[in-house]
Amino acid sequence: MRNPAPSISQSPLAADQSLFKDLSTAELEHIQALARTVRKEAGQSFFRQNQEANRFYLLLKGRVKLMQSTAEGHQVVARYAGKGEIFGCVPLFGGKQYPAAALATDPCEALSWDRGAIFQLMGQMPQVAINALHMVGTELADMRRRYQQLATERVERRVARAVLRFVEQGGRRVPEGVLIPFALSRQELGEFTGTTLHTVSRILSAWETEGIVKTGRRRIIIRQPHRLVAIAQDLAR
Amino acid sequence: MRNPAPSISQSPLAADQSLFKDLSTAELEHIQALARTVRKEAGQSFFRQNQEANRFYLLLKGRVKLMQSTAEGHQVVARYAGKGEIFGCVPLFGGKQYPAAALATDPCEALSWDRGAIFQLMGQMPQVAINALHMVGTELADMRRRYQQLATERVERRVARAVLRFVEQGGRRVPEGVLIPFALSRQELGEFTGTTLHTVSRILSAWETEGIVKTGRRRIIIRQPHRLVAIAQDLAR
DNA sequence: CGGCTGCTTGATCGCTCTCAAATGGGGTGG
DNA sequence: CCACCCCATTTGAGAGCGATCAAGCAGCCG
Repeated sequence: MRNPAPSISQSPLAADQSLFKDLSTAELEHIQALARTVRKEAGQSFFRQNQEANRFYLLLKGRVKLMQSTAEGHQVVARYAGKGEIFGCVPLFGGKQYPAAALATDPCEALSWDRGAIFQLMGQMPQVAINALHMVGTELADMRRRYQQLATERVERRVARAVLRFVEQGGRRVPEGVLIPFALSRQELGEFTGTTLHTVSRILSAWETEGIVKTGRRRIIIRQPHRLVAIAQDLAR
Repeated sequence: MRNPAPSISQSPLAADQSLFKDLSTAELEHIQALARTVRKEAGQSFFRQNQEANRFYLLLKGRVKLMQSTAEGHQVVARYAGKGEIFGCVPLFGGKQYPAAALATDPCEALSWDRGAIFQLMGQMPQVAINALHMVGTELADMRRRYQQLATERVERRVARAVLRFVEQGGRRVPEGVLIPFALSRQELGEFTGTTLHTVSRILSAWETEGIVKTGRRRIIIRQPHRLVAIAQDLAR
């Protein structure tokens, strides 16, 4: 991937179907000109929780974990962002600090704009603001659903839902079943579903003895997806 | 409140400090012209869950409960909206159906626009889209915080937080302390905090015997707010 | 005054957290 | 290539929070 993209047709923005879709080539060029490219290795952070929020990001490659910590030290994964998704944009409008830390879980590449550029872009191209509204709205709907599930469902069901979600976000067919193609520890799965790594471990062990999954160190292969779906719908057991 | 507002200065929009702030009088007139006024009595609904989403609302008066139901019949309060807040706007961008029902808990008055009007307004006045982004973003941040609290905190603490939130949203000083000025049943408090009415009832009873609150039928008066704050911060007990 | 709706309270059960310790895989440095 | 160490994971034991089930009580409205 070229760093100073020589022409817009080779620009990562040309293929973007999220924040900058439905824009003209000229507009994309303008947007591109204001952007800065950022790369992070796995484990590095784009920003930390409570840090002054003055940039936002569009992820081109990799995977980012948005993580909130409580004063007591509990960690919760607010969201995993993938290619084409934006993050860090909420606090730019009113908020002052990032409400979560953004950690690269894989090698990542992102485009980034500062606060001034955002307002300029959205002021000139309302479609950008509307696209952003769509993305933030989708995220809000998702968060509400997760809240509801956390409030009303058992852990096993929530973990099943989470695993299926990760499968949909990029499960890869392998001989033994479907592999989740990124490192995912019990700890992280617990932080995402609102439980502890111990409980996740017990659940995965149980599924493994039933032949539903096959697990390794930070690795999960789903052998019988239909049974996971049944658990997610509370039909099993 | 006049029904066919004769001049913009008397229009409810003139005082709006949320979605339509920082707009000119001419712009407000245009917006007003596209609006429809909607009134609901307590208990009536603006829309139901899963209903086709084609309008969104700006609440001028009253209070609206956004409620999600699961297939199993569990109810969760996604949010309470007050004066100046918008609701029903998220599914207009991509979603098809309302993810929650909007129920008036008091007599309500709202302005409403249809999908076409929204896109027209936001296309012509980017500031509207930016304001909407701010509001949806704030709601998202709030939802994340609630998710985190639900995942990591005990019920009593969450209930204390919820009561304090309602106090901030319009607590009224009365001789005995601070009154929450709208009907709020144990059931609703449970649906908001992710627990059952039974547990809420036990908690309020315990607080009452300690002299922290005084409760009645769908009514709560806080006598010692500082002790509630202590519980919310997990300092008590 | 009767009935409805919301609230209280008891008893019990079980899911899930917590604390504790052992096990194992994988990468690294010698 | 091997040994070691670190980190992820497993597993056990126990406690307890809060849900569930089950009555009974009390405002409030018609």
